[in-house]
Amino acid sequence: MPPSQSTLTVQERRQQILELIRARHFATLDDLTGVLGVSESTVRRDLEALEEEGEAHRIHGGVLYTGSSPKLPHFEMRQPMRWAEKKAIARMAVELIQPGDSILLDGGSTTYEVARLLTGMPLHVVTNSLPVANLFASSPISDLVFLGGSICPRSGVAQGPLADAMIGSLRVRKAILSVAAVNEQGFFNNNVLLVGTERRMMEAADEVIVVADSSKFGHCSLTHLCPLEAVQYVVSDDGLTADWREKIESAGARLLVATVQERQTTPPPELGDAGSVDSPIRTIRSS
Amino acid sequence: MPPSQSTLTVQERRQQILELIRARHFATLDDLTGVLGVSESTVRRDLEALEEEGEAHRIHGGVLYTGSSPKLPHFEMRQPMRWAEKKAIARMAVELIQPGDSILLDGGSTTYEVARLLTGMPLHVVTNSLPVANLFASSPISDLVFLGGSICPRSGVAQGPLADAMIGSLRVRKAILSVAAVNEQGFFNNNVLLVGTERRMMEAADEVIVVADSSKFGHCSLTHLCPLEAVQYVVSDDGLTADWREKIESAGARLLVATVQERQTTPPPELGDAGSVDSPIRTIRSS
DNA sequence: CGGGGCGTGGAAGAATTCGTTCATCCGGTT
DNA sequence: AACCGGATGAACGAATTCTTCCACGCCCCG
Repeated sequence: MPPSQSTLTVQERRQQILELIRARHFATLDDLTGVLGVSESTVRRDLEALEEEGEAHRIHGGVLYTGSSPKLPHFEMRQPMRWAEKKAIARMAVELIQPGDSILLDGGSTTYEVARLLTGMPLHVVTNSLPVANLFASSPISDLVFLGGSICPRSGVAQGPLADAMIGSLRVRKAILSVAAVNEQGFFNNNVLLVGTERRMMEAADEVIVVADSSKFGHCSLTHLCPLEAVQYVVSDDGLTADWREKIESAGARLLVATVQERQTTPPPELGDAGSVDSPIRTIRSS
Repeated sequence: MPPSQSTLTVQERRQQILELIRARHFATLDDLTGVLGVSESTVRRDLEALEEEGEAHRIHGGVLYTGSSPKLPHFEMRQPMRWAEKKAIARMAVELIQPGDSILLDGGSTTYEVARLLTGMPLHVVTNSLPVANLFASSPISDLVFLGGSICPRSGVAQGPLADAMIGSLRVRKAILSVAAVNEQGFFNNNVLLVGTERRMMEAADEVIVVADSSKFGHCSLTHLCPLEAVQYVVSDDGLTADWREKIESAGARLLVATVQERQTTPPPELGDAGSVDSPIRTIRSS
């Protein structure tokens, strides 16, 4: 019986497994073989690899999710791939943040990865993203201010005039924004309301940091957010062409390029990084 | 070997199991036998009972949590008991809500139970509770407005001047509030900032509904919220004395008393009620 | 005082799952 | 064209878990 999906690389399949168990917190082997259309052995191997990366936790009977975004039900995830890039970008972006900073975190999957790495650092966090807020809500070490407003059901982001009004009374050191596209005219996002809120965010921050993986460059999206000159830092990955690197820097922004090391398949040389930030579920087997 | 706990009734032990798997999302049988100090058979029976009530989901190797508050990491839960009361109250309170209503939901465990039952109904929801917002964020059928502000790390509710300001521009049909205590002087809560926000909530609503289990009556708490006359509906359980019933009604409020039926031990006559509202994790075993 | 219900603990057989091994297929390389 | 590494699917024994059954202690009630 051919697999239901036409052709799926190993990494794509494992990403799909992650999406599934992230949404449901748990899945049996039967569930996964049924959805993916591959044999039990293959799923078993995938889970073994995912566990080694710290993203999943195998138990007798299935898998639990322990990786990023431990309890957000469903992210927008327009492109489930590019995960290694997003993580690498996030690792580089957190270098710009010092303990005690007041920061503003936008919604978006890349920004979410940044937020994950920032949990545990003493910060004053402002965000309009419900998933990000969930990350910091439990932490007694950092203040959290949520920018209220209408919540977009797909992305879990607050936007609209209520959010805009609330930003007006706030002031932060650094704003970290994610965008849908970048081209010569500047940065773009695909939500009109969101762009309005993001403009207020930029006004409220001393420094604006844009995180965008290299695939975002050279395209446009629904709504223009701001010109290239309006941001102070751009963080991307090493897939960015030299052409674009020059364009960004000539626009006056500091460019940080993250090297994507982990190739998703090889056992990462420094694992445990992802797991050390939050405390994943750990089963204590006495016996 | 005697059990580590001095003496523990069946219900208390099962409650403890629920607390454990609610916090961790999953536990193996070994975990539970180790913590509870009882034999594997007993835990197995407990899990069987809990699954029948819809609170847990057994899998090969352990248990998953599927009951209330599916993914809020840690509620305040000042009193883990009174769960049956809270659920009964919630079932009664939702009778006051019609599809299409605009409602305002406070934080608190009882209010959270109300929110759980309301998921799936077309509503305009306004809340300052992060856990409640998470319930509605995914639903495309209902609008969600989150009242931003400083998030209290213990309870996950937004409060303070930012939240107060945001309520000012909103108007809802019904506000559902939970309180910490009720006595002749009125309603009380134990958080000064929160009380301020809740007063604004009451002003923004046409009708105010207070949910409070019977143990809350006759005591006081840190901060006075409002007199008895300021609310239109009070929902409590049948543990409420006739004395208090009269006091509430003579103050001009409509009193709704929920009968606590499920005694936590007997298999409930109408199970599946809790599970039919939202879609719990359901493992499809093809075989 | 004896019986019945309830909760508990343990054991044996049945069922499921896991880890390992092996054969096959595909794409890139020499 | 031949080779080789990676990925896949299948099968088998081993390990774990589940279900069922039974005996014991406790408490209430007749």
